[in-house]
Amino acid sequence: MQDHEHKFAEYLAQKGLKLTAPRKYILLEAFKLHEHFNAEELYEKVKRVTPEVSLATVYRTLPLLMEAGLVQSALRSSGRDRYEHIYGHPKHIHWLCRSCGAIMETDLQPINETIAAQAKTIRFEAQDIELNIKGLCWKCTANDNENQPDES
Amino acid sequence: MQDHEHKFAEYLAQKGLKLTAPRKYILLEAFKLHEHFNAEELYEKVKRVTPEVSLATVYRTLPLLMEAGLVQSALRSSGRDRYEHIYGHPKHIHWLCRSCGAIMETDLQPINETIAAQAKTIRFEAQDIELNIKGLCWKCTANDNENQPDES
DNA sequence: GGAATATTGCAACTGATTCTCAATACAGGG
DNA sequence: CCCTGTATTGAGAATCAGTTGCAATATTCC
Repeated sequence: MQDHEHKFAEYLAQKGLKLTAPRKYILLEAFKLHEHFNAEELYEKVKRVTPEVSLATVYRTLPLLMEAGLVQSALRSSGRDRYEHIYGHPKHIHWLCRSCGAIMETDLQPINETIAAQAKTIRFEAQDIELNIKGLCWKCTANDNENQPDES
Repeated sequence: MQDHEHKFAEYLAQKGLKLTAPRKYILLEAFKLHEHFNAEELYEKVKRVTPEVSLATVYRTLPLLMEAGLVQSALRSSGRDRYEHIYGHPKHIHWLCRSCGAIMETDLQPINETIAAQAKTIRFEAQDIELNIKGLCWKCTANDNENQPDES
């Protein structure tokens, strides 16, 4: 059993919940997805393995995965909540281009210390850090400059 | 005319849009609200001043205020998009307590440099920085440690 | 003041997420 | 292994935030 499966099983047991086949498959597929995904996308993946699983169950399982610390919510996009699995992955900064919709990631490590210091000051126990930056990627900046001769 | 009114008027003119009464009131009320708000809450405020304004118009105006750089989206909460006015206000980090729902704010300044450096590296033009941290505030940390006899 | 055009309120609509409920699967004890 | 009490499920209905079409209205600029 993989590490994340074990952690999920543990979490469920501790909560008095059951480790069912649908939940196993949803966890598995979530960890196969190596980009961000929304509920529907995860559902499509799971359906390929076990077609009888319903979208409702995916929606019901996602919060469990989050509480178990296996998945975290990511940059919401086009009206849909998005997620990413995080167990064992370092956190990162998300850069969303408002023009082309591209999402880039960089290391969050450099600011962790600063955040930890502030957390200490206000006595906050940080569990989840989400740093999203919206703007223009270099490609779209280039395009903008061409079409917009004057900026002042 | 206040500074933010002026900036909004300027933005609209530049876009060939009209400065209407509903838009003025929505802007005004948004700047009176000194916490985060969602569309419905802003609508309620506006309605007290001009009852004939519709919720749809609030929804239609919010994106304009964001594009004008007067309002920015904040921590989404209970399925609703939330906003805060920002014109002239320094950006800040949001700390959301998962237990009691309290939202605290701290200065974003200390990490700005780091972000600017990364932005430069990936050649990204940052317009909007959103740093949200979820966890437990000091009150709830205390509660969790002391009285947690029957949570199962 | 008048024309051209943007905007509005209203209600109907959309699409994501949640809920209801009867049927089913799981965990633990026998 | 089978039984029992409970948690869970699938399917579809329901909900709810946010959007849109449209005819009436307001604004801008001349």
